[in-house]
Amino acid sequence: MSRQKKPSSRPGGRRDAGRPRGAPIEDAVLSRTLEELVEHGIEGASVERIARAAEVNKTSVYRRWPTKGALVAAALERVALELGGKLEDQGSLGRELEALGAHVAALLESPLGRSLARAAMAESVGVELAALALREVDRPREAVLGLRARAQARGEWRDGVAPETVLALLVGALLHRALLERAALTPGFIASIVEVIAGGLKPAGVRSE
Amino acid sequence: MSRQKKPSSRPGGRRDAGRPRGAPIEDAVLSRTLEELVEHGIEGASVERIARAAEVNKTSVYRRWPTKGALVAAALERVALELGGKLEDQGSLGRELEALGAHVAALLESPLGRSLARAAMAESVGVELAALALREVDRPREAVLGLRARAQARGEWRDGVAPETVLALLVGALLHRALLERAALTPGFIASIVEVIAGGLKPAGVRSE
DNA sequence: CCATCATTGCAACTTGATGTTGCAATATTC
DNA sequence: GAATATTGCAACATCAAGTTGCAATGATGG
Repeated sequence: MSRQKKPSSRPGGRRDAGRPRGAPIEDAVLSRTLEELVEHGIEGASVERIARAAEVNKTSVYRRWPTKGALVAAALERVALELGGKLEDQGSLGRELEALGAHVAALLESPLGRSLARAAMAESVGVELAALALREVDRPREAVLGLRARAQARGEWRDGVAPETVLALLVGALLHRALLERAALTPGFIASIVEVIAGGLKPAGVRSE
Repeated sequence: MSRQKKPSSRPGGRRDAGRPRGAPIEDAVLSRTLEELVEHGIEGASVERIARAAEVNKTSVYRRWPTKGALVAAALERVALELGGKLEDQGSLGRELEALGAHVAALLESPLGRSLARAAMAESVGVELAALALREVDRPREAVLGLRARAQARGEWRDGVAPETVLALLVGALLHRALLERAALTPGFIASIVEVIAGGLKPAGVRSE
């Protein structure tokens, strides 16, 4: 997905001659692109500025990545926002949801995470780019599965509630607060939404607090 | 907030002379701007295209609204997305939340509503514009207050849960589904999130289903 | 060592968008 | 009918995306 000017198979000639593409350029440009994303967001990012800052000619950038979207996508591909993937057993569904919520909140309050979340929801970005951003923002998806298994074992997860529903509620509420209302994701807020979600998940009759 | 070249008080001269600004132009441009927003989103909107379609010179547009942001803001100001504001008493909290959710879902599935929601969360738009879009998207805020009063009277709303929390959960989950996952807001989905929220709101011990 | 060949930098260019400016034509009010 | 403000028009500046041709550079294979 990177190179495009294929050396191709020249009929009668040397196969591996010529100057190879510089890996340093690739690195410099992509990492600078990430900084640009953080600073200016995905719409405000400028290829020329990226090239200048990476001390590379604009042409060399365009030779590798044909459009700004492709460049941004390539930069995002190497991001792996670590989500402390392994949410451990916290003893109760409420505590686990709160830990997960805190992780997502931290992500949404970081410049890169916020930028990614907006990118995933923007309209102008291509579908592939949106999918890429979504992959990062929605990383907790995996975590929820383990969480549900433990909650079911504890009798804290009523039958018939899909994990996606819980994810939408938890992440959605954080998105609403962070991006729409532009308010801070305080521990108090996280606790209040988790309280409602955990309460709504409990099977009828089982009430512990 | 519209006119800017004030006729001012000329010392010795007529006060109200000259050609007045044409209201038809204002109307044509603003309504065309809304269509442009629906078609191209807030970033992709082009002032030149708007002017052409409204059969008005670009200059005349810029004379009234100094920037694209101001133009879009002015267009949004005259929008009043009616939310069937008066959600009636539906007999139970669950049914009321479902009705409210259905309203918001319909809004989020309409082109203009979707465009507004994205605008409210975008980064590049000015603060004033974001606030304007938020005002429309978050219109259910008022409805939730009446809803809570009735739910409290029915004993379906546990003490200490803020209406904002419920709004964030409900609207947030819909945003997550519609904009992030880009999936349809089916009645089934709405029912599933409402079920969890309503369950989580009930006071301990009160379980009806 | 050296010819080959791709990569690189450089400069100029096209296109489309925002926003500005000067001017002549027009419409309106006094 | 004179004064005055708006309008259309055309030209302009600026900036970002993306393209193209060319000369210089550097790796590689022989």
